[in-house]
Amino acid sequence: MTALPVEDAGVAPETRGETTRQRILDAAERLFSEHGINGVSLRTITAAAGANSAAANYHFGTKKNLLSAVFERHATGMAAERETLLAECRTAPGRPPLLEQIISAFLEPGMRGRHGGATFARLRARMLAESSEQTRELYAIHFNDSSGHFLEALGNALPDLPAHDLHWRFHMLLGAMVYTLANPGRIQILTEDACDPSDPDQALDYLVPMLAQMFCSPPIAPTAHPMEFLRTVN
Amino acid sequence: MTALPVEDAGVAPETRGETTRQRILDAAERLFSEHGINGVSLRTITAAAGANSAAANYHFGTKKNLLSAVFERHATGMAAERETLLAECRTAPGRPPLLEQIISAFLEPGMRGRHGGATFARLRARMLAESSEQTRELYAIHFNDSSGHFLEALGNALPDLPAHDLHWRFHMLLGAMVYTLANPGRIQILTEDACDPSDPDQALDYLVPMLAQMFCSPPIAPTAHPMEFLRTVN
DNA sequence: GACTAAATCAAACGCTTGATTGAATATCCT
DNA sequence: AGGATATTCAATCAAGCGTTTGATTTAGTC
Repeated sequence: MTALPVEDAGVAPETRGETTRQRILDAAERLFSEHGINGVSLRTITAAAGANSAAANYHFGTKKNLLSAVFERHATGMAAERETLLAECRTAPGRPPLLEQIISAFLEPGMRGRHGGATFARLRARMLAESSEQTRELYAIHFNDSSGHFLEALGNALPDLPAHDLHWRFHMLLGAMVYTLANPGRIQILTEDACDPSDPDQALDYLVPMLAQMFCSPPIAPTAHPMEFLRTVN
Repeated sequence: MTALPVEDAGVAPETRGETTRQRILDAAERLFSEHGINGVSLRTITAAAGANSAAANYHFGTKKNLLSAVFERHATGMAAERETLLAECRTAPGRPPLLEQIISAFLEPGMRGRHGGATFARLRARMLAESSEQTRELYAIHFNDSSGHFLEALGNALPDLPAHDLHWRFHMLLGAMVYTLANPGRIQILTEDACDPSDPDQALDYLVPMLAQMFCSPPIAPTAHPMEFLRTVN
């Protein structure tokens, strides 16, 4: 009698003592981000969480609901922090140039440790690529408003930049961010040097000023590519 | 007698008359790019190709081999065209600025109609995001050399740019390309205007000069973020 | 301590998966 | 034409899938 509890043998050490629901969320987040959503079974997830195979269905109903829960757990806080930082840009235009401040407010909450860190970041990138009905919906619900506000703020900061340029450059910002989150490693495979996109600090230190410079560049003149020679006549 | 052939009722019209092997490749390419590799079964593929369920295994052995075949079908020609265009940059530095010419030589073969077009482009982006052992290997085999040569050419064109900047900017180029290929639509959801990354001509017309400007930007000074205030003393 | 609700469990459900088989058919070669 | 080869076919395999079930244990309340 008075035997010691079994001390959760076999379960990942960082998730000891949590409730089963939380351990499942943690395991799902990690495994989804590593192998994709279709690449992981509920059985694998519950096993990694040290729970019974039926636990995931009991707590979340379906696999889709589990993904929604994993996503919402960090997305709401992340979007909220983005808005907070953006509001700070407006009320207190600080020392760093406004443009960098806005870009940093957009990138930082999703790249540094809070809100799921690198794991959740990779999951977001994977979801963007998989682009199923559900993932598109989740993105729309949690991030569309926030992104719209940033687009607006960038437009106000660059009143002389045509909307076409603004949108394309924001598209490139998203691309740089997503590719950095999704693919820590490819540039290193190609270069084998100190450039390390998987280090959030280094990534932000480079991306923020570089993207700010990009936004500041003069507008791109539309090139009448298809009938170039005809244009020279006029 | 002399009955007309059954005219392949039910099979996608663009793939009539092809050999079963080719029809399977076509269907696999399309479905993989639409639903991801884990999101499509061999049965779905063979059904879409109007073939027997065992046909895919007969012609390609395993699902992995099928993906390899789908990938190789366009990747080799695409890498080859990249190299050809890069060689032209070196031997015949034409009217357009060298930098734009190099960037265009890298982007164009993968974005315009040849080499699989938008379908294969989306598949590549999806594979980069899924980033399994196999997809990383396929990328390495077919694209590492080519990308290395472009990195070298860009470095030669920008002798004063530190390697760190060169690598980060190439990383951003890859991000812009992949995001454009993977996600035709997200920027339109946010903006609802004429900016259309799914149109290859428009995408190239904007990305090439914008990326060239980015590469031309002055180096990004490393910011000693963590101990910023100490720096001001010296 | 008895009743209740929440949580966990082993077992099974029906279905789909990638892959294999051996017989039937189509195609090619001389 | 005839024999070898390549391809297609229906049927089947074991394994894994998401999900459900009903009993069992745990925790909370009066």
